[in-house]
Amino acid sequence: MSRQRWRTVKEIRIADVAQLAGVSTATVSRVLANPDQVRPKTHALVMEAVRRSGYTPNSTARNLRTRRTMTVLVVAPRLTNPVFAQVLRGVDDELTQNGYGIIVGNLDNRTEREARYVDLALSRQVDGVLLMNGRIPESGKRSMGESGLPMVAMCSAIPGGRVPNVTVQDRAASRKAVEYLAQLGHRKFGYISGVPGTFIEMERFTGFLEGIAAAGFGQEDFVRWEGPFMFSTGVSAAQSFLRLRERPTGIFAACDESAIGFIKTVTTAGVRVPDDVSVIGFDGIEFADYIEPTLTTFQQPLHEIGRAGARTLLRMIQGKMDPAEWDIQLPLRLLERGTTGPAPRPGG
Amino acid sequence: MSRQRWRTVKEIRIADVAQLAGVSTATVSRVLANPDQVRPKTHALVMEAVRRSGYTPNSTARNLRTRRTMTVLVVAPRLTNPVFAQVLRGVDDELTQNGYGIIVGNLDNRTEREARYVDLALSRQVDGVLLMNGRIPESGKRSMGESGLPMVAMCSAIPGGRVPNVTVQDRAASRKAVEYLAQLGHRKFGYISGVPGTFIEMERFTGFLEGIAAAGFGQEDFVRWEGPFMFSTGVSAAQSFLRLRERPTGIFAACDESAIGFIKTVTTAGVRVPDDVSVIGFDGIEFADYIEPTLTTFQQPLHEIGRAGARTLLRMIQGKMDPAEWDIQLPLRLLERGTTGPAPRPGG
DNA sequence: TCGATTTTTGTAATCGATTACATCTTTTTG
DNA sequence: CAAAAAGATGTAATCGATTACAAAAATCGA
Repeated sequence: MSRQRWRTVKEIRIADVAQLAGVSTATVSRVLANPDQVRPKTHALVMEAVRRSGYTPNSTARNLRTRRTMTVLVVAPRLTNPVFAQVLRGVDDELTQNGYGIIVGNLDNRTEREARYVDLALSRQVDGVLLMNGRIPESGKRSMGESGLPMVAMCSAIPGGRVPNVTVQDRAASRKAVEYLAQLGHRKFGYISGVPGTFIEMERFTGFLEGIAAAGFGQEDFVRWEGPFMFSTGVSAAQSFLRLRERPTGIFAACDESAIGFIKTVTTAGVRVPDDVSVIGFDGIEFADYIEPTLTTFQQPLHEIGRAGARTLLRMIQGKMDPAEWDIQLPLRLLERGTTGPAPRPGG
Repeated sequence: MSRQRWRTVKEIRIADVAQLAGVSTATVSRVLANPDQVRPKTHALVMEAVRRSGYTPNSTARNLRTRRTMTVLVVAPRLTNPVFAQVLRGVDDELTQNGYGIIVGNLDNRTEREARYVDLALSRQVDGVLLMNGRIPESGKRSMGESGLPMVAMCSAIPGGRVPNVTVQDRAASRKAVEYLAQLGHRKFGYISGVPGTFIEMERFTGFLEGIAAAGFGQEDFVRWEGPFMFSTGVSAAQSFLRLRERPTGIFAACDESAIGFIKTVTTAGVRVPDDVSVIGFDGIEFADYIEPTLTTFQQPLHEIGRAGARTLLRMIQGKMDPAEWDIQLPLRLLERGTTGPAPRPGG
């Protein structure tokens, strides 16, 4: 069994089909790519030969000649985060429908892993790149920015107008989150961030600050905990929270995973949600529906973000980008559910 | 801005590098692929030219000539299921380290979506296929089985010896699950299945039945609910559960998502876990750590499954498959946690 | 130093499609 | 019905690498 040859089935080439149909390879190629350039009779003849032989064009050869690969690289910060998995689904739907294949690049939250995908994408001549990591990937050798490749950012915008961005109204929603908590009577707040320095984090934090100001509060009225979009960030935020003498009662987490990690940790420590502390998340991942109580959060149209990003990229690839659609911002929906409630009576 | 040409950067070809270094293209190629076949002095010369020009080989051309694409197709039943996302991480780690790219195929639980990936994979000349969907994909045109392409199944085995399988001890664990519940005093059981007919489901159900028998029970002592590995399967199982006059007290779900969906639904209806009903899951996804109480479940080495599957596939591709490693079964670990407890007193 | 041997390099064929251009057929038009 | 126009098909160049084979250069031994 070892040292066995696997690719045993003989490949059928376009020349074989041509011979079978009694035409030239050019005609076969035309039948498959431009059916209207060929006589119906010939068309039928060739199609029959294709069917009989079970011919599938070798895209490797086609790619070389046409200088297109019908392949797109999708870079995700972390595939096990359901946000990105969900966006990827939308991307996949749109792209496979149009005959494109997807190469996934999973960074696992480590920026240094970008490099391998830059080289991969450039050497494989992908037709375009979808970025969910909030920056244009770099490798020591070559920058993806200089390559002239069509790129679109999703979820986390890349500011500077270099690429179209498909995002949600991060700032407005974050602001609304604080206002919502303030309306419920909360007077001291907590903010669980994303990765400091990323644009998406700046947007959400700015919105949070706006909300704080709009509700008449200031710098001294909130605590901020930092970390990437992961459960563990919520866990460490909660550990810090539990050590505080004067604990915030209204928490806004910039992602659902953090919110859930926070809730689990404080609940285990005997703090009740929402009686003692209210938590509001961001994302609307499916799992948020299954914790008890159900998470109050902003629902992103994740699947639609993926589709919109893919569609935008396809337009860029086809060279017919509509400038009016350079940036797309999709709406969010606040799901008012179980983890938020009236602020506890002070000293209650 | 519209109708703009994107690929503006001139591509550097091997001929350019050759000219720059004053050697032939053959030499450049050799420097990059077989450095020991070339004089150190020439090597340095060429490397300098490569560096100066920023040359990256065009893999499209290379693929055509070498008849390898260094690309693997990974078929997942549903990417938003963290089980598969996690396995994919392991696959990605192993493959990108070896210079392979990954094309993902997401079935979203719909078998008919297989077809597009069969065609995609065959026309793109992928070097191998990793299957997590428990069957060899088919399209009307051509079967992936007849292609002679190296394939490896992960998670859900494909019986019949056609492909190597990388799995866990599904049957033994399922059996142990029932025995564990029986030990806790449970006398009436529930089983939440996977997709009926799949091998993985048969394994887990067989194990469940073995456990039932081993504990001295029979057909009349359990209820079975069917559905794919999703939250919603657990939800509908719970709805059915709630309608029963005589409810089981020991539930085994063949996947964590179902378990979590079940728990959430019965909890909302006022049934207490684990006081009224014990639930034990299967998978050990990260979410399971964050529900309250923490889910009792079998932890799969998901990342390792991915790595092992990828390594096996690489060996097949290289034609040095060790028959002893045809099937790999990795161990599971029972995490005894919060959702299981002693059976409630009858009529309590 | 000279011929034999080994190592290094170059030339040109090759992978399998697409497509510009040429040629041959068919259709249209006056 | 002939000439012109339009349409269908074929021939061969092309994409950019790898690699078999040939040729050249370097090394070795006597």
